[in-house]
Amino acid sequence: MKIYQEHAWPQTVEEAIAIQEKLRDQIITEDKLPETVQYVAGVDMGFEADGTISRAAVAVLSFPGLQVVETAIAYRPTTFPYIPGFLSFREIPAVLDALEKVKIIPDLILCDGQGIAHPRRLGIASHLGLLIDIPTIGAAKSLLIGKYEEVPETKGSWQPLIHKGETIGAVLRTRTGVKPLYISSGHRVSLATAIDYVLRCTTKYRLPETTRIADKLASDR
DNA sequence: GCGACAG
DNA sequence: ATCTTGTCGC
Repeated sequence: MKIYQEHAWPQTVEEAIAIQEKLRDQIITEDKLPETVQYVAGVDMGFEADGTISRAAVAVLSFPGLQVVETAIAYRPTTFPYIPGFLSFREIPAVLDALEKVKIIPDLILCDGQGIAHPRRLGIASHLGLLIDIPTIGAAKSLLIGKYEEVPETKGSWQPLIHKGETIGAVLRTRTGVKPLYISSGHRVSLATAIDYVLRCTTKYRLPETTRIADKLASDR
């Protein structure tokens, strides 16, 4: 898998901000994914040794069957701290390592974190999508920024996520009566399509099967 | 200046 | 993210 990384990895928040500001305009929020999506992947992170070691997991599933066809795990020293708004700089290095191990290149990737629902519109899903030029969707378990109206309890219901008068994502109920997920375009996927794929990748749990499988790989010890 | 704050 | 048992509710 080719990686389009033109920028050096930042060492400070100031450098990270400069990178985010430079890349934000390259994000595509229109659908530019394959006619037929055959493989969907989920990526997730885990940490070991007091957080000094990052563990990234990737799970590639068939679509729409959602059968696991390939998985990979990669380890590398953790170099960037967790700072809200800069998650990608902490997690992407290990994620790229894991993705490089996979032979089946997914047509779409669901990330554990925000896409453009970010202060500078470059959450981890968007940043990753840009670096590998693969369609991505941000599916976070909690809110980073934005406001929204209460979401009906039934699965499939959603409300727009607004920030500075702009719709940056959707708060989607992926399971009736359970806390919603925060969905947003990552790269090359529109919000409507993102919502559609998240629901089509979700069976009986709150999390999409993709991230749920990757989640298990990243934490099952 | 005071809160909020993905994983 | 991670540390952790039982418990409430469909």
